[in-house]
Amino acid sequence: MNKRWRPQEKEKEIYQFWEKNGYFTPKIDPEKKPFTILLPPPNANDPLHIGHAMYVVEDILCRWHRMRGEPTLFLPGTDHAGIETQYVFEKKLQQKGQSRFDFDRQTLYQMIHDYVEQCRGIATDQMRQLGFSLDWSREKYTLDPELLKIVFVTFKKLHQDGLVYRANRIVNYCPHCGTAFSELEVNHIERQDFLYYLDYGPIQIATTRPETIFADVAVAVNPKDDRYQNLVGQQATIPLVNKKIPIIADELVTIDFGTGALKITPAHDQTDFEIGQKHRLPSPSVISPEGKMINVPKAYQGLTVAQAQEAVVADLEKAGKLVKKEPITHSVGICYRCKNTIEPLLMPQWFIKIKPLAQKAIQAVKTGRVKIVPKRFEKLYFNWMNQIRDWNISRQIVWGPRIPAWYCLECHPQTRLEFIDAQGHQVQGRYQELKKNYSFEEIKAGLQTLTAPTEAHYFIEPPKQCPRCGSNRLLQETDTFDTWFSSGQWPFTTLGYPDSPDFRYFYPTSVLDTMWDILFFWVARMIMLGLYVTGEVPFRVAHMHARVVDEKGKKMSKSKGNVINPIDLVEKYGADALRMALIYGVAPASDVALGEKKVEAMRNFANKVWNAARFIILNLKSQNAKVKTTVKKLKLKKEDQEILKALRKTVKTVNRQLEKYRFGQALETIYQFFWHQFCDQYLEAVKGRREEALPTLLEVLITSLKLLHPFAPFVTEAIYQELKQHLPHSPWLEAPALIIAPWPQARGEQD
RNA sequence: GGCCGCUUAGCUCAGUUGGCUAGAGCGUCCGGCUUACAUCCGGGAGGUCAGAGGUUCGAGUCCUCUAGCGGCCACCA
Repeated sequence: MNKRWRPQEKEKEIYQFWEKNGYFTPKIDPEKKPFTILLPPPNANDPLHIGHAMYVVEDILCRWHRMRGEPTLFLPGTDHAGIETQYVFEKKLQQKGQSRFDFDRQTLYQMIHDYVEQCRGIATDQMRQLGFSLDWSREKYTLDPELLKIVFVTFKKLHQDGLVYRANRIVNYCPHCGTAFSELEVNHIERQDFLYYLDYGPIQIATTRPETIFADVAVAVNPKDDRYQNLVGQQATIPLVNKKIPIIADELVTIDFGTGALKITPAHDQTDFEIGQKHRLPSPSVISPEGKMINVPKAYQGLTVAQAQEAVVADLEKAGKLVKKEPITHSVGICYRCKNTIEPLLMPQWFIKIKPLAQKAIQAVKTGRVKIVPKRFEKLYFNWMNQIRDWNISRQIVWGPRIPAWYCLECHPQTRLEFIDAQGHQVQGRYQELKKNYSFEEIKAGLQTLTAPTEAHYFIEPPKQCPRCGSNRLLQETDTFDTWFSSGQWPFTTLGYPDSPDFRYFYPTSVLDTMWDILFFWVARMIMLGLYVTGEVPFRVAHMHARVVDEKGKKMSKSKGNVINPIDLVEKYGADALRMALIYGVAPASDVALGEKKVEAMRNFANKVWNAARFIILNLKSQNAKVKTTVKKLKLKKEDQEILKALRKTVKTVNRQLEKYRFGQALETIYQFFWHQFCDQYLEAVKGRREEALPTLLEVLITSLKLLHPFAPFVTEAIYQELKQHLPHSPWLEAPALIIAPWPQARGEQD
């Protein structure tokens, strides 16, 4: 044995030993209750970042349960990560001076596909390096055909149940990313802007968005506002264009904000849209999805929103309609991905009526069918679920499963199309015009996007020809599913819903572990969709692990330059060291301050364990001892009894802490016992009577190895195998490998 | 505006049915290359557990308030 534990030399070999022997692949045994964890799929195109190293929590749970004899499935997979991946890919295009608009969607999809395939193996190799006991024989990918099939079935079911609809709604549109988002993907920042007071004839309004005045359809005041009672029913005038619009009353208007009069712009503001609906007002748009002004006086046509604002304000001032402007700090939505301002736009999108699903998902947590650990996150969950809004599941990107809906172009000639023609030029327009110059086949081959009229009929199964008009000129929706729509079904798609043996045996899964930042994005959606599709919760426990921050407690980010690459740490200190550093002394769902010093300390602990084992093994050799008995049958000295008692106490404590998901304390317990009680005290005390103490030394060592194995699988397995060489038939070493050795149970020790 | 979390040794943090003479790692000081390990061993210094009040035989741990920090949610134009 080496004087030091050398992870670099042994870890890979040990991992292969486990994998080769099939220890990661559970045997379905109807007599036994399984333990199942699905790996939250990392993005297929990215190498792992330090946050992914927190998968160690799941690996600890799996290794622990596996050693308890439960058929344990830890299922790996990766996510196509729609917007994230396309965003990264578009940046690469940009570097080459290209953009997504240069390609038809098929070509673009293929390019992204190829790019992802190049990267796909990286993350999985890294997970091996970290020692995760994943069953690679079952590895999944969100774009696997058999998974997609289930996703589409879910969509059909939602459709049949009337829970899917396509409608013109205000959506959070990012002009830069070129897609709408759900409200979860919008971040809000405080921003300094101006509040402009404008003269609308008989009334003044205040707005931060003077560039949208051309889309105003009314001015609203609060019905309780005494100042304006007499004006309701009369007309206001939009300056610059002198358009008359009604003055209406609505209680959504805040009396003491601005002038108490709100211009109503239904196409560019959520509240305005609601008020507009209520009062049956029209909703003209003046901003295009590209963020340019449309349907406005010539002077502003084609300007960006920011340019238009400047121009409109200047013109208002000239016209004497700008009463005053004052600074205002307000919150603005920005794209979580590219940080550009989100533009609320009115456009047809696909939505899921989420309330019915949410109700059941709330009940599932209330009744404890799903437990959220730590419990305080349940409140967060309820808060969000109780005010949940319909889920926009359509994204105007190509990288993802296309929504399975087909439109007949002949029935809906107003359908807007963008495509690359045979000469490679981008063409856009309505089908009724385009069909004069282009064949359907040419359009279909070069298709980029399609926007059918809001009320267009669609077919969920692609018909060969339109049942209404007989045409075969049908095109599939070009919107793709929100990534979370497919990953929200991860628990049952990966297991092969509805009738695979895996699904029947391993579903519902035991624990879902993740960070709290995707509680709404992912955890809640999985509970809703899991219950909706399978009628059963997707997991019994949702455990929130800690967030990794730097050694000063600051969030890691590329811009701060404080990111740590987990693989660098593994290569330098060993996987066990990193794993323990992420766990040791960390409170549930708090922050882990990870610095190299901590990893080093844990590396030292792994080495300590190695050396304690080495000491015992050297004694085994030098004494040429035949240690065949167990401690039970021996006469023990007081110090032996004490260390064994302390060992039993440790076993008991560790078990209790693991059951309560207190991994940080469990590891600390083992660490303190092993290093300071066992090594510093007992082992030193016993140096005068080594042979006599051997049974006790072995008992404590091997039990400790078992306790420590989930946390530090490599060094413990390495030692276990060393021991087996020297004690081939020992009753202590009952298993061929530590990974499947029986877990130590507490035996009624009271203290 | 609502909700949540944090404030414990120089630094980063543990401390969950209230019983601790308050712990760890790192750092620091003193002394040790003792044949398991210097990635080590032995010893030491270092805390009015943010502040105030309350409950209790007993509070870092429960309650109230205050201050500072961080986060999440929210349609105030």
